[in-house]
Amino acid sequence: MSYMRSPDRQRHILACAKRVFAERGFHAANVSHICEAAGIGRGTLYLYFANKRSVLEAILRETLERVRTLMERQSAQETTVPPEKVTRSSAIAYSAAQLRQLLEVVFQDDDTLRILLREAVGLDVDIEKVLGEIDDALVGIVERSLIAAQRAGFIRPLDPRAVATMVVGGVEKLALAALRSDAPVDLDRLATEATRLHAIGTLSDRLKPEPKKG
Amino acid sequence: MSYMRSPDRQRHILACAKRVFAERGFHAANVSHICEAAGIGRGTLYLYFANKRSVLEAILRETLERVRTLMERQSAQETTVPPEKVTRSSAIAYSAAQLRQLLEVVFQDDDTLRILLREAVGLDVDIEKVLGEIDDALVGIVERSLIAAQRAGFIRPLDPRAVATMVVGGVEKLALAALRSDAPVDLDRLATEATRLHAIGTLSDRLKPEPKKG
Amino acid sequence: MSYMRSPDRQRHILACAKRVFAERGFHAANVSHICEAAGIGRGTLYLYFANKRSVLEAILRETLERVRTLMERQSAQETTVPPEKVTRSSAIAYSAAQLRQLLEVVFQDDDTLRILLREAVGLDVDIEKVLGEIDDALVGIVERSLIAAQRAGFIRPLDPRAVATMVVGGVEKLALAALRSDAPVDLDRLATEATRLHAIGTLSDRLKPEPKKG
Amino acid sequence: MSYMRSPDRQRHILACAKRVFAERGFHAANVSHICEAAGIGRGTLYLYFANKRSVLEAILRETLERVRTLMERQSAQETTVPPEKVTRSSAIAYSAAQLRQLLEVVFQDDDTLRILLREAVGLDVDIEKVLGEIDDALVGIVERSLIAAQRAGFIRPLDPRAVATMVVGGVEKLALAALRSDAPVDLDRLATEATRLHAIGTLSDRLKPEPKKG
DNA sequence: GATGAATGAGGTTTCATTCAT
DNA sequence: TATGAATGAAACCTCATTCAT
Repeated sequence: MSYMRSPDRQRHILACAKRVFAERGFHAANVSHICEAAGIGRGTLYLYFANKRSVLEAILRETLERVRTLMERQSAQETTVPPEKVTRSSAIAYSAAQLRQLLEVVFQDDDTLRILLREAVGLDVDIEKVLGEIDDALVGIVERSLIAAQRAGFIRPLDPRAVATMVVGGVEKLALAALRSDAPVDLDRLATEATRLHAIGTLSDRLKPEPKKG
Repeated sequence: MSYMRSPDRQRHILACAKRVFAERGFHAANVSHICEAAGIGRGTLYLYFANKRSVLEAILRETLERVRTLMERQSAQETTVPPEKVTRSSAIAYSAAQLRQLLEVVFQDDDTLRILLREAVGLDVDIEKVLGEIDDALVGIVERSLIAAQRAGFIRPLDPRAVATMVVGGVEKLALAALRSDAPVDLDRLATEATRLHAIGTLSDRLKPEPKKG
Repeated sequence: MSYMRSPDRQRHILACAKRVFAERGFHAANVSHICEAAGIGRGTLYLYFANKRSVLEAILRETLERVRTLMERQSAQETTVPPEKVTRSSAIAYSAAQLRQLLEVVFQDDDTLRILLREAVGLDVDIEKVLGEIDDALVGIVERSLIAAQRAGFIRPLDPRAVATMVVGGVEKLALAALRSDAPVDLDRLATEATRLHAIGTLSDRLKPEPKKG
Repeated sequence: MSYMRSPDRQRHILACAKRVFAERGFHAANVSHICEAAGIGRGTLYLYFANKRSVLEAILRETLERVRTLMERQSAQETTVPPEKVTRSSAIAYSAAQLRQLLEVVFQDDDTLRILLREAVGLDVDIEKVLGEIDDALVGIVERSLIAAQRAGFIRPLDPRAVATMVVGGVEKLALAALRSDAPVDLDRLATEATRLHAIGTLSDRLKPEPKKG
């Protein structure tokens, strides 16, 4: 194998490892598998990573980085339009667009998705910690968005952390379901579907009006 | 696996294995750990289970069984009250109660929860299949309920499968978050929070009314 | 789990390992080699020993045990015969017999000898510590004997520790030399040779008498 | 090994390697450690030495060279003074001086000492052979000296090879003991102590005179 | 000449599973 | 039926050595 500059090669290994982990799962995947995929000798991997597990950790931290970057980018945005001037559907559209952005960043590809939601789960404490950080970041983005929207009067009073967690969980589950059926994940549909549900809920208008209190 | 020789002992092993798997994770847990916990010799386990993996599978199938039982029990229930006679809050209360029942069955205890959402994830194809079946059953329960409610006019038109998936996912994520923080999971609060969100959504009443079409 | 399961098997493994270590050297010897020699599976060795190194340590500790036992047995012996009644040659004979006993215990067989003086040297701190303890014990035996003889007036004033160390070292070197030439070690000759040297030294009687002081 | 390209650099590497081997032992010492200590790249070492082992061998051969040089220098000396004109103490003093010279050459420094007596022992056949040659040379020096002294009538009849071996072994053991206790080795004391023992032995004058034969 | 990135053979150890008792 | 000693496949990782730059 010809020489490659360090960061390039590291990225190359990471990319191959991601594919291998996604395809075979973390445990079924040998270091040999990864190295074969990357076209390098088995020892070479250990020049770039401390061990097999830390390869996975690097993959996860890469994702975490992406999420955190998005977080900072989105944190700036805050609206000042009064809610009375915004319709439900335009609010939903805006919100869906934001969610889509998030999904794009996290689930950049099916491999990341599969690793994040399947192969990296339940491995060990350190990995679990990174997963937790990713989750925190994801939930954090949604949470901040909810808090801002709440402050601006767009959404009703609620526990933003809990709601954000549910939103993220719901979306992930949809993604997982898609993964399971081997269908490609349609991020657009995912974002819209989820936003509609979480925005206006499921109840029909035909329900009896709430009786006045007092 | 031919016969079950002594169902009691098998159940005992299963219970101990559940605890061990939940505490240490599937891979970190040795067969020895399980057998020690169950107070049996290492060879004895293989009189009751084909191998380590099938112990986990049995645990999962037990849960699957419980969910399916609930499914059948809930499938009978169908309301005939017209939506005009039911307020949002009572609908939510009813719905929350149903969800609570579901949560109770699945997350009977923290150990099951942890295994279902963490330790059993990403292990191998067969395990993944059982997890899929459990998910299907869970989502199915919510889905049926949604379909019934839709048919009765309680909820607006929507994709019941997708919404059910998101509901389940959202709830699971909340549970996972609780798990992560080592807080005991409060099923009541979980059910109410989730139902409120998924019933009426997040948007405020103050939003501008939708302009009439045409 | 700290108790020994089958002391017989452990002894068997130890004996085989001793042969293997002596024949191939510690590093050249695989765990596989040992297990093959012992007729056991590779995993079995790990039921009896924590790792390869601790097999060697056990061999050394066995020898240490033997030396310490001899030490206690010999410590009892103390003569009360006045030196004026004992000739040099009978003192030497007695002393040689004692040394022979020592040699017998330590260099029970060529394998032990080779391991002690060659294969176990310079391996790691822990091994080195056991070797040190064996040395201490060996030197200790000779030292005590010297002290007793000194007290009884058989030997001239000297540093018993230093002399004991040299005696042991001299004997070991002779043994090593024999080992190197693949000749079987003749313990009797070794003991006599060494005792004579260390008892009466090398100088001839023909030397000029020491001039009287004063 | 073909040429030496730059003898200075080679000597530098050798000196560093000696330190590293002495400090960490042959196996614990990486090629990297040596190269770091020498301030060269890992590949460079292989321009000067065939492999790691041959670095050690070179260190040993250097010592062997020193011993052989001494050997030749001392071989010339032969006395013609009749023993009747020399007292025991002056003979001992002379002998001790000679031994001191030997010790100085071999145990030039603690590092050499440690390598010779510890780190290089039991490594492999080739190394063992060099060690054997060094030993032969050392013993040879003492042996020749003994033979000469015997011929001149200074010492009693004895097996010069065996005695020489014991002398060397005894001295080495003392050195090793000093090494083990981290005390600096006092070559003067070592030489005197050893010579006294090996010259006049341990027995007291008070012993009963040997009965006349016949 | 000098470098250090790349290599891969090889050894130790774990642990699920088997099977003689 | 119950056991736990024995097994050996399998996987990780190290590190001396090579070789492209």
